[in-house]
Amino acid sequence: MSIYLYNTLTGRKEEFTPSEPGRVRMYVCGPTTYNYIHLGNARPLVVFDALRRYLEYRNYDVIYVQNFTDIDDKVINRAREEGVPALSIAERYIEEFFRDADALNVKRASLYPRVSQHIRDIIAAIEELMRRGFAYEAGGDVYFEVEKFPAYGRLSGRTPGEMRAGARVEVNTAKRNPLDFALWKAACPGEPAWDSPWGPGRPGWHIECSTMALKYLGTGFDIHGGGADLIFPHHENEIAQAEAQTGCPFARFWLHNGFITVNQEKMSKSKGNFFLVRDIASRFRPLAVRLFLLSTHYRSPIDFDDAGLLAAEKGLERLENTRRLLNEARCHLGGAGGSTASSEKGATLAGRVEELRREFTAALDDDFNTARALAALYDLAREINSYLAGTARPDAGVVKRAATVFEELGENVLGLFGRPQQQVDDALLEGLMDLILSIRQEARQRKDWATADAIRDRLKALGIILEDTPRGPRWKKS
RNA sequence: GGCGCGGUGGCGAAGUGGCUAACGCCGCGGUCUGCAAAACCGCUAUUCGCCGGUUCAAAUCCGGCCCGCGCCUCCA
Repeated sequence: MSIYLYNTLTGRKEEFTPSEPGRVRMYVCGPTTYNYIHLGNARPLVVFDALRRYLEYRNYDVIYVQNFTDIDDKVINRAREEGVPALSIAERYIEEFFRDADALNVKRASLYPRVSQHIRDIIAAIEELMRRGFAYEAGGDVYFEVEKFPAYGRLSGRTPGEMRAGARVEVNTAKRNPLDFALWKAACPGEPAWDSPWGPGRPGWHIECSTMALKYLGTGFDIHGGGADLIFPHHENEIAQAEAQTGCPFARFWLHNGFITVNQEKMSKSKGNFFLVRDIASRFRPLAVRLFLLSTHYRSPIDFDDAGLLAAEKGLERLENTRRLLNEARCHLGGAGGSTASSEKGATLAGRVEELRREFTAALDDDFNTARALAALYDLAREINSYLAGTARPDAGVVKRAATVFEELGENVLGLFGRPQQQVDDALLEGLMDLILSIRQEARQRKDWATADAIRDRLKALGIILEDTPRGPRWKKS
């Protein structure tokens, strides 16, 4: 089965095959490092991380590059407010970025290039653009001349004419045309600056991405991703720069995730509904945030509200319970050992496991439909639960296979579980719980329900959930 | 003004010509349980914003209308 992805460049779903067999080169625009990341950053982070995981599941070698924009107006302003160097602001928020990304169970990219470390490459790119006649200097600034690049507007589906008609023309006499954009900005006093053939300054807003993408992935790489709001002008400009500079196609597939709203409104500082990942993570489990983000197709808009996050939290618990049940069943059945003769129920489950695995991948093959894939995963959970609950002696082989598939889809691909199951690494806790549970079991045998219930209630208050099962009690941290 | 997206049960969300409109959450009933929890079973949209049209057949195609939202300016 081949993978189909919607390509913004062509406006339709296309069969995806990497240009180099077995190897996918992808670039995703990363955050500007002037603050903790917000929900708008979280969506592409999670969506493209999941896509990357899926491609790996499909046996591709994925080179995943995500940049940090560590030099730009927002970083500089922040630095000025705090009276510290711009790069130390960036350093701080890059560290914090990883904290949030880890909480969301985002795998590390292959590479995180930073603008400030690629000034030379950027200058070389601009020089090449000037040599080829696509750029001009004006008072220490360098601009890209949009008119010289006829394909401008292909990605966003606008023509320069249309844009001129609607756009408010900014007052900037240095530009030959309002649509021209800065490749290099002359430094104002007190701003971080690098020497260049045009005097001290810093890179413009778009040149960093095209330069770093070309440097690490080469021309014609496979996937370029980001939020839909980057289509214009950011990605349009990246294409113009890169293709004007190299004369080769820049990226093959352009993927864009939809917007985020909060309580039906666009998230913005002025509306007072600007949420950081850690704001939400303090009220809901980060993995539930991840599940929530994957519950909607990546190209559709998604609205954050408490009800949705709560539902995701419950859904996540459901999947986690299945994972736990599976794990317990495996322990009871002992290690590797040969499987017992499979019962009819076992055979049925074994068949369903493969069927649902196929449904799961078919959904992701169809423009990465995670909502549909999740439906298959929930179906799988239900069938596994049903089998384990209704079978006195589960078939070891079937359980093992079900556990493997469940783990592959739920964790390896969707990244919903985070740390590996099983081991409670705290021997002391383990021992204390054994002690408490044996005391409680004695109480239960005496039919001293008051004591048994009190223990359960007090443990719950401490964050430990007790469940009595036919096989004895079990517990988990809440 | 230009370009674009969406309106599916109480909430969220799949489904783009034809099996009983997925899946999750919530709610209700039941099984299990000392009671719970977890789990399982059942119920919850004859109907997919509204009105027409095409078709043997439409949530799915066409036309019109209503409503909500976004981009065109830094933004994921």
